[in-house]
Amino acid sequence: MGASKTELHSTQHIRIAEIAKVLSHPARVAIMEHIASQQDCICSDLVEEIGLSQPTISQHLQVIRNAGLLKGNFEGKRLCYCLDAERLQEIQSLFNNFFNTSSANCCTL
Amino acid sequence: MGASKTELHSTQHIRIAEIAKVLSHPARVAIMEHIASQQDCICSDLVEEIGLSQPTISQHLQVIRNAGLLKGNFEGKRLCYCLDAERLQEIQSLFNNFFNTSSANCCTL
DNA sequence: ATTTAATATTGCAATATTACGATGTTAATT
DNA sequence: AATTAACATCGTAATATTGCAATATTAAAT
Repeated sequence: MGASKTELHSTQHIRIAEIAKVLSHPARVAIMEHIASQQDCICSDLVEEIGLSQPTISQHLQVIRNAGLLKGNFEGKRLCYCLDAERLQEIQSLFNNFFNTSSANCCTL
Repeated sequence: MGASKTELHSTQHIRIAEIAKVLSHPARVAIMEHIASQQDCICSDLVEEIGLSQPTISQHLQVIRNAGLLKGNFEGKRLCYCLDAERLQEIQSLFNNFFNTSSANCCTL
């Protein structure tokens, strides 16, 4: 098969998995950190910064964008990328919630 | 290619990506939550609980285990799975750290 | 209007993931 | 010792991901 059986899973679990998938590649983690570190929000140096080709970076950016984690102006010659702080906070809560409920009843092995 | 170019990335980013990959499938999120919810730590009902076949569940469990998130007795007729609470806490810090540094300097678009 | 710089899209190859049937392994039970 | 219950492993098919060269698009600069 290869495709995951999404109909089996809760929307909550699917949501966590979707976000985790964005973070499941070191290039995307690096891209997100780098965008966040830029005060002026001009991110045309990502290719040099990360070391992957321009199409590959563009592809990773789209994954981040599709998950709703990017804000900014996507048209024209120059981009102005920013992380969506609100979304980030939502996600952080989602993950913390998961970690807290998951570590709660752990047995004492 | 298809294989990620791990030599380009920092160990920190690779570590985050590794853990995120574990959480990037809803079945694994569900499995982890279910294991955590079991006080007695007997988890032979995962197949019925999740709705995937026994080999598939076993495969997902191995992914979780390989990331160092499972503790317990893996031999014999019956298993005794537990989430490794210490590791979970480590991971939670790792993620929170990432989120905090990433949302810090976000521009005001 | 051309050129140029920055990014997106397309097409494709290499590899990884997901899923399950069939089969192997292990230890308790009979 | 044979059976059984609970997992693991193997093999394999379907699909997804990763990466880049080539090409297209876009808007500013000339």
